[in-house]
Amino acid sequence: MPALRSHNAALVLDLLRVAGETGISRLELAERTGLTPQAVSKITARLRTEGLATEAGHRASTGGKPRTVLRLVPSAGYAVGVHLDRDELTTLLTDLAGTVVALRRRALDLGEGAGPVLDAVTEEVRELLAEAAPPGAVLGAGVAMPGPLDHRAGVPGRVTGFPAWEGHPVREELAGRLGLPVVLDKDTNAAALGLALRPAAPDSFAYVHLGTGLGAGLVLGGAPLRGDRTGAGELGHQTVQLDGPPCDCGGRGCLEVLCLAAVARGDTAGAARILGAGAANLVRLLDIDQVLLGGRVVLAAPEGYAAGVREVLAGLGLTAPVEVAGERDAVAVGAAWLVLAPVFGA
Amino acid sequence: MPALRSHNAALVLDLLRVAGETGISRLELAERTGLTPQAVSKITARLRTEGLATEAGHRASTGGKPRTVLRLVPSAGYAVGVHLDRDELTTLLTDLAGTVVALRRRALDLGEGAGPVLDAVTEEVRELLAEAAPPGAVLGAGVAMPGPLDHRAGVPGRVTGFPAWEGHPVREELAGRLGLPVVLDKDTNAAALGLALRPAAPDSFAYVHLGTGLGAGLVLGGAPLRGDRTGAGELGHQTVQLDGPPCDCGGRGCLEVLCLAAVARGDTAGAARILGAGAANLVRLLDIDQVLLGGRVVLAAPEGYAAGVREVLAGLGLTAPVEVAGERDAVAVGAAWLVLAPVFGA
DNA sequence: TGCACTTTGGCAACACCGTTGCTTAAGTGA
DNA sequence: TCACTTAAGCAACGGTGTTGCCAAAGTGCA
Repeated sequence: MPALRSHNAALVLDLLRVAGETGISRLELAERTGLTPQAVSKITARLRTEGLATEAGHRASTGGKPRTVLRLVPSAGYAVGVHLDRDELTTLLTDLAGTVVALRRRALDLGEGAGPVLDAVTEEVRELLAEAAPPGAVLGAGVAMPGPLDHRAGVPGRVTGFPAWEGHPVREELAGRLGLPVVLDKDTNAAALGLALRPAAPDSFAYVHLGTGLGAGLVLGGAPLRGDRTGAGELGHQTVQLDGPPCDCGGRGCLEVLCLAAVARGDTAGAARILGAGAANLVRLLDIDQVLLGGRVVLAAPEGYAAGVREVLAGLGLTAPVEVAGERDAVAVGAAWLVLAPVFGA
Repeated sequence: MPALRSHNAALVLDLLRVAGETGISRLELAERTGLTPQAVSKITARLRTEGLATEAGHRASTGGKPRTVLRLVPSAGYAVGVHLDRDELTTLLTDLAGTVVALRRRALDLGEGAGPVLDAVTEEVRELLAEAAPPGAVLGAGVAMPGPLDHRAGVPGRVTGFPAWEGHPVREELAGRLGLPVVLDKDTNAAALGLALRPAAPDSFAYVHLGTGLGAGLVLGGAPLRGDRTGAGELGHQTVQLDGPPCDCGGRGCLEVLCLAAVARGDTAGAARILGAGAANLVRLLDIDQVLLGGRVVLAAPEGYAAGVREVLAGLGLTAPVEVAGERDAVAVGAAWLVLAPVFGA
């Protein structure tokens, strides 16, 4: 039964989150959740005594008592987001609404191995909390890094180019050092989660990340797809040229190799066309609603890539919109959402 | 609250289904569901009075009162499965356990259009029920046909080669004619659903169907992935050769075109290699546990295709097992599961 | 200004579900 | 035969959302 209670509470809380500063009335909550107004009254009363929700003004009357507007209290909880990139460490603090309230960035060499890097992470997070820590509860820390890794165990696999990380109990060690719950996930999954939780996000989409490598975060039916070994989203080694050049992975004609080769020779249009073919494969295979592009290479020429990918999709009669959505800190913000999402039942 | 009740009842019922003729005791049900033994007693008592479950002997004692074995009563409900193939109509009746109790088959030309074909379906189903109809309740009819189509509305789209079907309200019309609830889905989705509900089925797998065309049914986290427009699984038009031969779909180097070309020239090994590349893309992108092959072309040389696909996966270091699993009536049985699955919460 | 009407939201009693504490049933083993 | 073990049912309970009723807070017309 507590499962039911927390489920409905999370449902209400999520609607409050999506409503944002506009707020939402009890009756609207009842309509959206399918609960009776009275049940919503009870649930919101509990949320208010817990400090998670608050009343904030009234709507205009429609001939009777005006509706009371309820809003989420963003300062009721905070989360740390950590992005371990190959050459950079981003650490930030967000409130319950996902708004960034503090951010730190420093250079980093992931190749130094787990020990020194986790020292740096611990130091950064401690300073972040010391400098911006609200008195309220910090719910935990989300950590995003390049895959492969095991999301459930919180342990990296053989990270490409950085074998020293394999098998290191990152989640456990950081949780001990920080005294906080820690969640570990792939960088692309974190980014996709953050994008999936934006208000009005489509139900299903792919976040395609073109940076040092090529990967994707897949969101299907509102939830990120991880797969049993957290391996889902390996877009880089999709074969798109059966007799193409060989790749370190053992295959031929891998999307990543072809795409990065075009980037290397300065052929943005060519790279976009190849990326578009990969995106089209995704749209067709998974019947998704949208393609979101991100990553350093894309951000260097956002319109070029968006237009190129759009053109390929249009040529195949696919109508899924293509947008550039990966802001610079998208992964770190998504990492914080790894901690926040469970609060809202996501 | 009724939602909770039926959810837990479905949970128990599904465990009874998977336990099959072996049966399962109340305490095992309690362990597997996380409910207390007392709650399981109440739920199973209800199921027994409803005729869905029955006591069937006892286990050996382990020093105390022996456990009572409970079993699903397969004859408590029946479902009709209809497979509308391009040139053949298969109609069958299964009990609650999915066991086929009657089957009819006849030639058919899907190109004749919805009217004559639905006449034939109505006739076949009526005769099937007249000949094998148990007095008990027939829960409904599941209908599987080539895509694209809209699962929710129960309406086909522009079926390749048979434009006359587009927009015809198949589900509604058949429901009216048969006086039964009707569910419509793509052939590959139906087959995948049937395979997903087998005891000991992997959590995530792809059913790859090579017949008149090439398609796939994707099962992720135990549930079939349909996508918002029931378009998921469009494996045939994945680009695997960027500069390959053009396809009617507007693309180049589509998997279906290349694979069927190899089949046409009698090159089974080549077709299997190409199919393997497509399967490898699936395994990597979705991190699935297994690849199941089916369809007429595969069934004509099952070991050849299985071995060829296995070889490609092994060469890429992928360990997902490859099996041939699509028996001749897999789609029709899966169609019946479209009706049965909701009973078991699937 | 007064009063009827509409709409919102809380209070109390209720029904339903799973849980807890205890009892009965049905075996084993010395 | 009797102590012990394990399974399953009975009764009382706590917690959830629901229903019926009433108070609060507006609008709009006479």
